[in-house]
Parts: sequence; structure tokens; C-alpha cells
Amino acid sequence: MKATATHMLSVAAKQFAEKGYSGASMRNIANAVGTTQAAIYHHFPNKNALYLAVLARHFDAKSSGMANDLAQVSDPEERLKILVHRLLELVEEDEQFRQLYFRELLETDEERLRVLADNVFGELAVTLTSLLGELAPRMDSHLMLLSLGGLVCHHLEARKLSPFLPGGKRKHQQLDVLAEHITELLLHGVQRS
Amino acid sequence: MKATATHMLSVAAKQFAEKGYSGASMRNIANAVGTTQAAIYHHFPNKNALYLAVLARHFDAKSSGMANDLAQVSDPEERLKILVHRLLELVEEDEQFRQLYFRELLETDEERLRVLADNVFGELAVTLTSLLGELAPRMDSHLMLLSLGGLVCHHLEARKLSPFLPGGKRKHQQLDVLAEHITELLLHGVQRS
DNA sequence: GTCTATAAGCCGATAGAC
DNA sequence: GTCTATCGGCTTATAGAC
Repeated sequence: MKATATHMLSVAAKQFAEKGYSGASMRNIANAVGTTQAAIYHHFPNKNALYLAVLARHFDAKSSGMANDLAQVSDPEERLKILVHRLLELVEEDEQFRQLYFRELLETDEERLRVLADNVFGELAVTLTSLLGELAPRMDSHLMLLSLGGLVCHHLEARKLSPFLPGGKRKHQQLDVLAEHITELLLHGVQRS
Repeated sequence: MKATATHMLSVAAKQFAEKGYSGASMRNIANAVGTTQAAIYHHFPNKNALYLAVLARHFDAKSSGMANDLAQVSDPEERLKILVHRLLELVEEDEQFRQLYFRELLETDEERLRVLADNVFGELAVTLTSLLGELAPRMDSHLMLLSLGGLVCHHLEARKLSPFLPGGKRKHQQLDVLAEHITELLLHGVQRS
């Protein structure tokens, strides 16, 4: 892929993530790239193709070394702790990931959902499901994947809302506080027996 | 509030939930109501006011009887089980709730977030936080509210995506299967000790 | 490969008749 | 309280020069 097309993709990803599909415009994307609207059509046939390209490309190598990091630790409890921490970091530093993911959950377009599942979550989802199967043999791996994803993404995405909800304090914004809460919940539930 | 304005609100809620703020148009809303675009402006000053009215009105009496239902059960484990089940039902039958909530999480507009927290989650959030404080005294109530909300909403919203993810089966679409999984996770975590 | 110019249509919002 | 008509602006997409 050409450098200009790559540049267009990353700029488009930012705009689509922030404003959604209908909120982002080819004009604004072109302006942010530093070119004209028509130039985009030389690289991508239309807006939808540009969006699909963003989805397919933007999430490469997401599972970077997750399995390797965990292989070096044997204690299951410690392994889950590291998994949650690494996943939180991974999803926290990539806001576009969360935004594009949540926006796709709201879409009904099957092609887009398939692109999401295949390209975006392909490797990461398989890795995580496998790890969860080892760490939580008593639970359904598929549901555990959705639970872990929901906990991580929702806690991060609800940060802006948190101050307005009952009991919201500054400490609840800290990544390690969130990590400890999620780890504790996953390990022992609400009531240690 | 006039009947026509109420009708406009419910139609607008549907369109905003399905297509998002910029995806929904005053023209389409008016057509669905069975009137003209200009008529909406007699009841609401502009599009944003209509949207804020949707947010403020659409979620009344959400916590309907949640506290009462739980008051009749004394066993903590059973209480949490009922809470999860009732909350899942509540959020499942109101797709617009989930959609509008997720869309708002993606917004950066502070006024909207405040409207969401106050009007939308006001009573429900307080009720749930209080209940979670009793059921899980060992955990941070605020973080538990976000965890429970994330689990319930994400499991329901990810239903469409679930078939494309590793291990996704038909049974994972069933409400009682989801309820049992979430309850078990909340009660004991991944590894029963 | 990028530009200007423009087509064709939808957008939110308003004016004024009834 | 709802209508028709319209304004100015923005949208995606295309045509054709360079």
C-alpha cells in the first residue's frame, strides 16, 4: 500500500472513531490529510470501502506477545492478573480501538460484523479464548471472552461518565485501580468464601 | 406534554438509537411520525433539543420495583441471582436503552453525559449502587456498578457478533444462559475455591 | 496522482399562509 | 398546529485538466 493511502487510512480511522460513519465526512478527512476530497477517490472507490479498509487494517498485531508474556508465569492467579493488566493497557492506549469496536456493535451490517470478527479480533480473540480456557476451565470460554472484553472496554469507556455516577471518585480513573478491581472480581467474585 | 410531541419523542428515540445523532434526520423522523419536518420545530426548538428530550424522557421508571423484588429474599446469593436476572431482562427488552447508552459513551459532550447520568441513570444507578453495596460489601460499589453494567450491556449488545467469535454457539444467545454465566462469575469468580 | 469544478441530493432551519 | 416553499450549506461522487 502507498504511503499516501496509509496516511489517509490512519486519518480516516481517527475521524470515524471520533464521529462515527455518518459524522465523518470525506471533506474533513481530506483536509486533515492535507489534500482534496477527490484525491481520496483515487485510492478508495467510495466512503464505505474506505471505512471497511480502516476496520481491516487498523488493528494489526493486537495480540502482540500476550501469550509469550504469560508463558513465563506458572501460577494461575498471577497469570490472570497479568492478562487483565496487559489487556487494560492494550485497550487503554488505543482509544480508536474501543470507539470503533463500540460503534460496530451498534451496527446491523453483517459484512461489517464479519470484517470485525475476522480481521480485527481474529488473532487476539483466539489467543484470549485459549488463555481463558486454561485459566478458567470451569467456565464457558466464549462467554468468558465476552465478559472480559465487556469489563475492560466498559470500564475504560465509562471513565468520562464515572464522575457523574454515584460514588465516582478520582481514584476510579486510575488504570491500576481498575485492573485490581477487575482481577479481584474475576478471581474470587464479590464474596470471598 | 402534548400527545403529538410524545409521539415525536418515541419515534425520534428509535431513529437516534438505530442510526445515531448524525445518522438520523429531521426529515426521516417527520416522515415516520406522519407529518412534515417543519412541524417538529413547533414542539422542539432544534435537533439537539429533541435529542436531549429523548435522552431525558426515554428512560423513566427504569428501576421499576427492583428494590422491592429483592427485599422479599434474604439469602444474599439468591438476591444477586435475582438482581442479575431482572437487570438482564430489563436491559434486554429495551434495545433503545442499550443503543442510546453506548452511543452516549462515545460522545464527548459534557452536557449530554450529565443528562445521561442525572435523568437516565439517576434512580436506577442509585438503587443498583445501594444493592451492590449490600451484596458485595468487600468491593467498591462504584466500580461494581460499572462492572455489572458492562457485563450486562456488553453480553446483550455483542449477541450479533458472538456467532463470528471463537466458540460461539446458539445457546450463547439465550438469556438464561447469559444470566447464569454472569451470576456465577460475580458470585465465585473463575475458580471456585 | 492530484487538482478544480460541478453535479445531484440531503441537511437543519426559517418564513409565512392557513 | 400543521402546511408549502425555500434558503444556504454540506454531503458523496464524478468529469476532465494537468
